[in-house]
Amino acid sequence: MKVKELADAAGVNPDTVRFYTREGLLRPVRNPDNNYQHYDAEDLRRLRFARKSRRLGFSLPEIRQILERADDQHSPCPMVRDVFEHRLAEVEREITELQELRTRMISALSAWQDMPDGTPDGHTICRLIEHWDDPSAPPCCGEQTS
Amino acid sequence: MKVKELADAAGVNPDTVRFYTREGLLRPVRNPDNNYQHYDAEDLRRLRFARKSRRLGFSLPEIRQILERADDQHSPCPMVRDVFEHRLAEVEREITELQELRTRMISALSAWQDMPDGTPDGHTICRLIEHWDDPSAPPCCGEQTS
DNA sequence: CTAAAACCTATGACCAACTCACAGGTCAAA
DNA sequence: TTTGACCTGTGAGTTGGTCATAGGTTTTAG
Ligand SMILES: [Zn+2]
Ligand SMILES: [Zn+2]
Ligand SMILES: [Zn+2]
Ligand SMILES: [Zn+2]
Repeated sequence: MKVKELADAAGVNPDTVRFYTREGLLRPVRNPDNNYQHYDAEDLRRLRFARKSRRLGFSLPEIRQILERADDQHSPCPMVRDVFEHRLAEVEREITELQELRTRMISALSAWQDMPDGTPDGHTICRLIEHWDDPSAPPCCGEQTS
Repeated sequence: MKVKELADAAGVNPDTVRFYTREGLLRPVRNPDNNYQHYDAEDLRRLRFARKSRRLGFSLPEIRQILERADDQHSPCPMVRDVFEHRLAEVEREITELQELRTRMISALSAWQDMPDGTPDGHTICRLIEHWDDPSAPPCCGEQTS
């Protein structure tokens, strides 16, 4: 298979195939006549495996490690389980962060409901933002929450 | 104020001050004697404004636009409200995506509960991943969900 | 007075996972 | 034979900083 054939077979961009090849996830054989890369069914399996792993949240270095372990006839399963649990925790942390951002945004929006638009006077840039109380920021000059 | 003084006053990295300066968010005056940048209280206000805006989800180009509008004595408020609503929608889309990823991961974890670790045999890389049914992937070779 | 510490400058690389543009070589069908 | 589709490698762009490097300046301490 040539690059585009492999890419079409896996439903990815040909540039992704070239990128994964540079990253060492695929191992084509080069045709010395025309300098083309030649991929086989094994590469298609590796590519599909890599895409499936990406959808599960694995990074490219992690996928490369898994493939290398499998190439060495060692079971990647324990590593897969371990990495995966860490990734799940990280995803949940990202979700929490984004939900906190969403909470900040919604509280800002509701506070802005009744505020009129202002014209900058050299003292203020935008009251909407400057007068917004960031719940996650430390208190500053003389402002007390109690 | 010099770079580090401004950075300390705003609680950011001095490199962030230099970066924001290159990006046009801060406008220091250069001392021709030693080539140092000199920031004033206005720059501190702009820097604090930028940081607050970042915590609200604004991008640097958006913040620059807001500052430029304010410099022109035009009210940035309508733009702020508009950009903000789009950003909120985007954040909610990102949350949904991450929650879907989390769902995929948890369903994979529970499916892996009873699966034994396997050794690669040249036909399989890692059964955990390869035999995982991606709910968001289109059906492939002969696999039927019904 | 001098030497070291702490600061300043600009430039460029780095992160993640691709995607795209470019310039030049190869191969198929018309 | 001339298109057109494909291949090659390289380098830039994405986002918001952070860090490294090399060299110049200012402050502080001895
Ligand atoms: Zn496995
Ligand atoms: Zn205050
Ligand atoms: Zn405003
Ligand atoms: Zn199948």
